Amino acid sequence: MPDFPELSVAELTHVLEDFTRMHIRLPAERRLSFTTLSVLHTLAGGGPKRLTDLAAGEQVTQSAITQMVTKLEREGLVERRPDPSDGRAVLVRVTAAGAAIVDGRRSERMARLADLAARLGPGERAAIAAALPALARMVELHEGAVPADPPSTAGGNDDEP
Amino acid sequence: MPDFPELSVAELTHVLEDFTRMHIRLPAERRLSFTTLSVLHTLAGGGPKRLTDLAAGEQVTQSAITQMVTKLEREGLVERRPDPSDGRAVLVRVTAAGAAIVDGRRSERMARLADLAARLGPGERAAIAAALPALARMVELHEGAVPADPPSTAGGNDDEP
DNA sequence: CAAAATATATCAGAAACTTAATTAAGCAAC
DNA sequence: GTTGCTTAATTAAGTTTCTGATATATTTTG
Repeated sequence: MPDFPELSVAELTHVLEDFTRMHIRLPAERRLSFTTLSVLHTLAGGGPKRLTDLAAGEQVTQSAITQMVTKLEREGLVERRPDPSDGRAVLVRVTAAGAAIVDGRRSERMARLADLAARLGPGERAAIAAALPALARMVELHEGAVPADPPSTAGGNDDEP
Repeated sequence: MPDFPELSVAELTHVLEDFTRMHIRLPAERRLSFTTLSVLHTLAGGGPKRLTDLAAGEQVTQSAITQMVTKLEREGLVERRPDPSDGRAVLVRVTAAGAAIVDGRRSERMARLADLAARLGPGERAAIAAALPALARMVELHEGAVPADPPSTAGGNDDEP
């Protein structure tokens, strides 16, 4: 089983799973399905995307994405635009209203985490802060991006989603 | 905006959101829906639970849970048992086959995380390891302060593995 | 330029979820 | 002990969301 002298991967996995469950079950304010929220989040965070890319990312069929986007467009949460570089393709982007929903959910998560962090000691908070750059780099590695520099400063993208 | 001298809650939220998305969209080995997998995970991690508790946790209706459990029972992944402390209630528990599915998914997550961790420096891995206890404590704090409606019975099982 | 591949759309049917109504068991007070 | 209120689960019917198969338009390839 995979482990390192410094780090128990099993423990890391377990903690992350717990946070995952904690993050998923929050408000279902508007009547939006889980997949729908995930698409909005993807678009808000990564900019306009093609339907096929969304389908691959969400692991549903392209047909499901077409129908979902049609519905979201009717509700004013996303827009369809022709892709200038490919006449067959369509680019989907979030509207301000769609982004507001994503931001609202993030605010609730932040408020929750802040509440929990407030009940930790300063040393515990510092330990978490010290791990953030490394955790962020794991995410980057997963997405295929190449950050080049190891830790460096954690600052940078604070409006990314 | 919630923040601490030692820790940026915004950054923590962002990193955890990314891991959440990374964890959710994994294998779809057997034809099980996301909610179904989440229920299996809950049962495997927290022991037998009532249908109402499952419904509250997954944020779906009680009716949806009844139907899902019926289907899972037919497939041999969970079992229904009468609750000895309450004649109205039913306790649902995972079978070995159900637990195997959860374990399989966890193994895949661990393998993924191990692969990513292997590409970090030792210092980065150590930083993550140092933060695990504090992160685990946040999860515990969250689970301690959950429900608005207190449980009816004194003998309920509410412990964490 | 024809043939193959790609990107989206459409439609019928299956799956998952919701609302509403039903049955059964506990709880409280008289 | 029985009357009435509440809670737990099921059932039934209807709605939303997804899949599978097929169609159409636009690259890309040979």
